[in-house]
Amino acid sequence: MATGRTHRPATRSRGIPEATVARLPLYLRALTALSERSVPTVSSEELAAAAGVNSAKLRKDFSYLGSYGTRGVGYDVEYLVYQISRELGLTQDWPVVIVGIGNLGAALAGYGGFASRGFRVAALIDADPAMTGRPVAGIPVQHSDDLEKIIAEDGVSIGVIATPAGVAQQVCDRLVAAGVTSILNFAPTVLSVPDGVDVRKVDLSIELQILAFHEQRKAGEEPGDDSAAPAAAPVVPQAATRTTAESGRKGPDGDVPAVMPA
Amino acid sequence: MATGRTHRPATRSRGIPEATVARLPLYLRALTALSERSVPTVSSEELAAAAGVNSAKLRKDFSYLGSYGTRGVGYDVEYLVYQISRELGLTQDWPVVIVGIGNLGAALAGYGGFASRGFRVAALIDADPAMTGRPVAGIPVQHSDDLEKIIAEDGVSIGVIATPAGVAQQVCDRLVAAGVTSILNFAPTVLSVPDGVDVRKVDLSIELQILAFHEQRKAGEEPGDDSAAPAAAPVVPQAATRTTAESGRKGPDGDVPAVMPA
DNA sequence: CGGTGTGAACGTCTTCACAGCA
DNA sequence: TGCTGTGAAGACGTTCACACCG
Repeated sequence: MATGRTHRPATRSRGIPEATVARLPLYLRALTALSERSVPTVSSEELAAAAGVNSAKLRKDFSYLGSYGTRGVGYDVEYLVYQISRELGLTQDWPVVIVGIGNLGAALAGYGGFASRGFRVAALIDADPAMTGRPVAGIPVQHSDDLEKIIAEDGVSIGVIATPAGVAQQVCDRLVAAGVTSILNFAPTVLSVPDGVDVRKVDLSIELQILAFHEQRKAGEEPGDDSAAPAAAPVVPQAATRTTAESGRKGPDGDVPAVMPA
Repeated sequence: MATGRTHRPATRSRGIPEATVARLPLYLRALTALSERSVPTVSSEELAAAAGVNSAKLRKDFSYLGSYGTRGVGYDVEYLVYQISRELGLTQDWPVVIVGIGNLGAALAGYGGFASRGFRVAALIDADPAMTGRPVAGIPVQHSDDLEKIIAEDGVSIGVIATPAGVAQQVCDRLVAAGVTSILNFAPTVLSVPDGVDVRKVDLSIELQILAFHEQRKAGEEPGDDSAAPAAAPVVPQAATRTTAESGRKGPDGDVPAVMPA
């Protein structure tokens, strides 16, 4: 939610579906790997497999960007890398501030995936005076009193909140007041922001809870094994791997019907 | 993305929509807060605001669980907390293993949100012999050679991968072979798993890239300001706050995938 | 009345299937 | 011939609006 839209109600022309935008980074990662191996071109089928989606979806996604492929051949890796990077705005430098340098904040500060994608950690900010000046991942921590000044001087528009939940909203308010318009929130709280500000959240405990839901369901299934799928089914050891991303779409039948607990 | 499915193609009957499942943890968190303040009941409107969604969506979501509300009154907080916890499978204990105890793994090991939701860190595993035996967040790190034994002894079914991308797939294979059927992946790689195994991924760099996309778009908008929205628009200081939450999967206004680093 | 529960309208995303171009 | 690009169909998710009940 949030995030994502809130913008113009599906502006004319340039509208790329949010679901597509969310997958572009995935394609970019797969393409970058191919580029490093000096692979010149890829088919939608190959790239889709590498990114963990199905080819129809990938082609449809790319069609929103324009016609960057060659029929009968595939896509030019380098060219696509450039086009997607540009579309995502990664051809420019994005200074980012991380607020809350606890275990998580420190881990994020040292995360290598930042720099490699055009993001630069402009500053680490923490409210604890004892942290001030101490270097974390090679960057000296600054005190939160200077938050506004730091953001203004570096022209920061993206902020990462890794503080305890209790202070997340006030940190958010200060970031927004100082000019930040995009926030990545790791604190387990719902943040309120003015229109025009994007917030994306990452909640570890939520992800685990979703896994637990499905896990619980699996347990109840074992016994009620369905009729089909005789022992002939090849239970290859390491084989039958299915890329996780998309939905399985497996057997034609209806798959296990019910399950359910009562 | 990702993640999430691979399950049954939306089984009939008792199937709770994936989008709803992704929001249940959100409702649970809001309800828990109300519970701690001893609030007896809430209306869909109030709870929705606290969870960062709209009331119609919340009521629809709850309708999939059953009719737990009282018309003209609202929902009983304690009762709902219980029902949602049960639905998510949080009334039982879920032992979890974290593989890869670097900065991120250590941060996850010390993350408080786990224990408070029925998740117990059963073991920390790392391939570096120098880490073996060293306590992280009060739990001694064990060597990866013992991975299979650890999983079997504790009956672990949920694994968290926080290793470098290069070894994520092999760690994943070992976890699966040892009996793990749900994986939370923080490594920036697409994991292949057999049918029946769930994988959810959290990729920080992807989240930032999505923010950058929208951020870039904002910059280009200023000038070409569109017709509507005359200067009359009330630019309230701290007012017009729009709740952002939600995470879950995609959806219009919604959010898209999930999260973090990687 | 007030607020839940839900059928129906609506919008978005995914999948299909094939026309069309290199 | 092979693979892209895309209209159309279908699945899924959200929002509306109101019947219904406490």
